[in-house]
Amino acid sequence: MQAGSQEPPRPPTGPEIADWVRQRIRTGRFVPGQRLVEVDIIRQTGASRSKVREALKRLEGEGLVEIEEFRGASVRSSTLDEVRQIYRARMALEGMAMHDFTARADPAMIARLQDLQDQLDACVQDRAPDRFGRLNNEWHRLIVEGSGNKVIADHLQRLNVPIHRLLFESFYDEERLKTANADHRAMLALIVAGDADGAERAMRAHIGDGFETLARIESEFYS
Amino acid sequence: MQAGSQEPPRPPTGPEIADWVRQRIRTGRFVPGQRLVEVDIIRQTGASRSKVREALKRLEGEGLVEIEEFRGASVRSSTLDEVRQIYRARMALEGMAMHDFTARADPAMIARLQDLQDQLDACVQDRAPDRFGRLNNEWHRLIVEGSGNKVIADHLQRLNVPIHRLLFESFYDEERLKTANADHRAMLALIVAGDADGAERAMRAHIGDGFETLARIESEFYS
DNA sequence: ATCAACGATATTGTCAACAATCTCGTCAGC
DNA sequence: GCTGACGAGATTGTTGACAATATCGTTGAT
Repeated sequence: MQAGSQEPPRPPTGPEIADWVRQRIRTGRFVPGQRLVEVDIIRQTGASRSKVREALKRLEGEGLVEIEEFRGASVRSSTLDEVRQIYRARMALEGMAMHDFTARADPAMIARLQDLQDQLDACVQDRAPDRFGRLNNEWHRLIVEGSGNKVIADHLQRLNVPIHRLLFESFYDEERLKTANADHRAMLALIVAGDADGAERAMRAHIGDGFETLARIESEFYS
Repeated sequence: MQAGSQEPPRPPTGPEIADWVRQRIRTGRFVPGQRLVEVDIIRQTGASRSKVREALKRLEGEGLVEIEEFRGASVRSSTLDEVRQIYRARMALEGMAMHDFTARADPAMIARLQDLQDQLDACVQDRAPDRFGRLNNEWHRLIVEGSGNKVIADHLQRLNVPIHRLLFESFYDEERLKTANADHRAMLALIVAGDADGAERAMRAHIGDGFETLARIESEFYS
């Protein structure tokens, strides 16, 4: 047997713990307001306390958790207005990413996008909102990564964490599912045509509509 | 004598140390590549090691410093291409901020902007690029804060730190100084006219031009 | 003179013990 | 029953000692 197939339980590093927590916040395993007790995280990850504390501080810097003196960390909750602000920032940054993507897109990228688009179409046919949500995320990521702007990609990733759950929510509305997919198709056409400004406008409108739908669906959850 | 007039030398907190370092990076007191030795910062700030380490980790999360294992923290240096990406992100976010500002601006805000504009004009007359740079920063901050979007304001603040010095550099070119001021005047007119889309376009062009000038001036500093 | 090996010193990484504060159940008094 | 004081336990904050690694001058061989 190859040495190393039996993973030695190396204690996780600070950033790894941050990822661990981040993912649980994204997926709703940790909900807004929930307290994050150091000992619990230590037990579940096998990390040392220093590392856990480091990770929590890091997440505080990202605005994901709140730390009160002697009261510890808890998952920060967003108001509807803050979600709106996040969407506004997404419109700006993803719009710009789309602009640059369109200006740079080569046939290989477009082919990947086309492939993804076919799968998205299939999801609409099959009424598979969950799968659509995952592929939709991949679609957006492809645009952002393909824009060649790592700074924008990084800031967008941070913006997306607190609203990760919401990014799936709206696709359970079938009307929205169809509209969103039509948006994607239209954007693909604009990319192929090399219309960077048009593609940017379309992306901004697409994200703006996403928020409108969301605000209708979720308004009851916020004060 | 009032108690407290003699400040008790309370040891600085983590975020305060981060600010301290951040400012020195901004103002060029710490230059890219320079190593940040924990003991030195302890001596200069009076903080404990834990706090200093916390602050450095925080700054690493912001992308301002680089931490290598057992080698410590050093000020991260940006390539010209990364500066370009930052400017691209600024165009997107400040453009959006300008859009929202124009849509929300009330007479009081416009009056403050007008006042700032007069001072900027005076700087152009007096050929005071340094003062112009400071007021220019204030002008941009007024727009961003006035947009009512704290998320965008926060991300812009982070984007600006690594390029803080550069934000002043281009105004020593007199041609650029005049152009930038004319841009400001034109934007003010668009704000007053309530043309949000036009103001946004103007802001993006303004920032884009700023980078062009910069790239010409500074290209020698980058590989 | 050049270079590699070595070792003293400097610097960072980790951990565990202790201190400070909060939380929450309990109970006396009304 | 209600309220507020009290205290044990839980949780977080801080510090200092020690381990691991890097840095840099020295030395000796070629």
